[in-house]
Amino acid sequence: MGHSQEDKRGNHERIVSIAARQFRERGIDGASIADLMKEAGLTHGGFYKHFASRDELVLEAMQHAFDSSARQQGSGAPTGKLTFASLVEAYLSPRHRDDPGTGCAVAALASDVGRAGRDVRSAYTGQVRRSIDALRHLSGADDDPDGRRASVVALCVMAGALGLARAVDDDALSREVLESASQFLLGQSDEDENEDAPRA
Amino acid sequence: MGHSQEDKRGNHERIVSIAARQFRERGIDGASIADLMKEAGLTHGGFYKHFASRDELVLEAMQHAFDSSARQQGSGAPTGKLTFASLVEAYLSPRHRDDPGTGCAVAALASDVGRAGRDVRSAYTGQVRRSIDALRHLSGADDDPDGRRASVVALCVMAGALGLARAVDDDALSREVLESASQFLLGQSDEDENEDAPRA
DNA sequence: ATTATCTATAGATCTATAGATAATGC
DNA sequence: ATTATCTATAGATCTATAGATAATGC
Repeated sequence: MGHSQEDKRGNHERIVSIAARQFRERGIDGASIADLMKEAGLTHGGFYKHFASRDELVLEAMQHAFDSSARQQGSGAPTGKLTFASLVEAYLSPRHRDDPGTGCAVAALASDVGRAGRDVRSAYTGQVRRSIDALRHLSGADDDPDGRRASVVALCVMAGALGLARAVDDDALSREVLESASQFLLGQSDEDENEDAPRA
Repeated sequence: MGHSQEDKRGNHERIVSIAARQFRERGIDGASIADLMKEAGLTHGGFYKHFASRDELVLEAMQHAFDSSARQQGSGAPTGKLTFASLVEAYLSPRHRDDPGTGCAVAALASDVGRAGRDVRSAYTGQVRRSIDALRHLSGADDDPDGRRASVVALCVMAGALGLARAVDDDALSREVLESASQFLLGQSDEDENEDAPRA
């Protein structure tokens, strides 16, 4: 058991990081402090020396999730450059669908935030604004007068498709949702790039 | 305190109806049996003579919510005929946004269902299929080969926009989300029908 | 001496069950 | 006699706090 101030900073960061994942996976109310602390290798009693309340952790964890989304996108695609197409493809991939813990917090927490308190909703709203702006910029519609509206619609499609694909209990339907949304956003131009077996 | 079998049927139905509303408002885990029974005018102990388990209620309540959505749409718009446009306008209205308890359960429960058990996910999946079919039929795209995909996208836009509009803590942005989605789905043809004051 | 963490526990829920009570319905 | 509901409670969480323990850091 370490006790230095440096250890404390590390522990604090680890708790926030674990919370950011568990809130996305289990819902804001579904993750418990005891579980979080256990996974961080600590006991639940120590929690309140790191955070004044559970709500304070929720805010920090949400911010952490938003920041790491921005960082992921900042680092771009494997090749180094992030395009609208590469973002949409990654966002609407089965990989993202199956890993909500490290994925988009806007989609994962939408309905939880709708029932949450003032501060949480305010922080979430900021991220929605940033997401709309990022989509508009990426799609090269900064000058298009209809670009703003198209970006709002794109965010709705992306978050809606991800939510439905995660809820649905049939892999074929779930993939159809992801692919329909993807084809719509990419202008029907990506055909069957992700098929396991090329046809004919 | 009534004890007849007819009373029991009435109580059962009332519990399910209240649950259908509370699950949509508070989330599947957010509503408690004691609260439900209290609102039904009963004590919590009697719950298990109506349902074998909480999960059984969740299933019945979800089915009830799906049925009442279908009934609302079956009865159509005020004039009696339901069109794609009237459905979209009602769905993406501030009224629907502000009343999740009587609204679309597909949108309200998506993220809860993603974390739920087999039976709940299976029932939800059925309703997603029916919703896609209904949208395709209403939009008159039964014969259009791309109609299926368009209907899937429409459902994503509707559920996604509703979820984001409910989460966001700024009425202007929330309305922009609803209106952008609505204008997209209605082909930019509805201008400012819902404005409080006509311009100029 | 200070402080980061741990142990123990209070107080509030929540699901579920057992047994009592008071109606129904043969 | 049967049964729909109520009272009471067991057992499992969960948030939050108080006080003990064992390090750090002057």
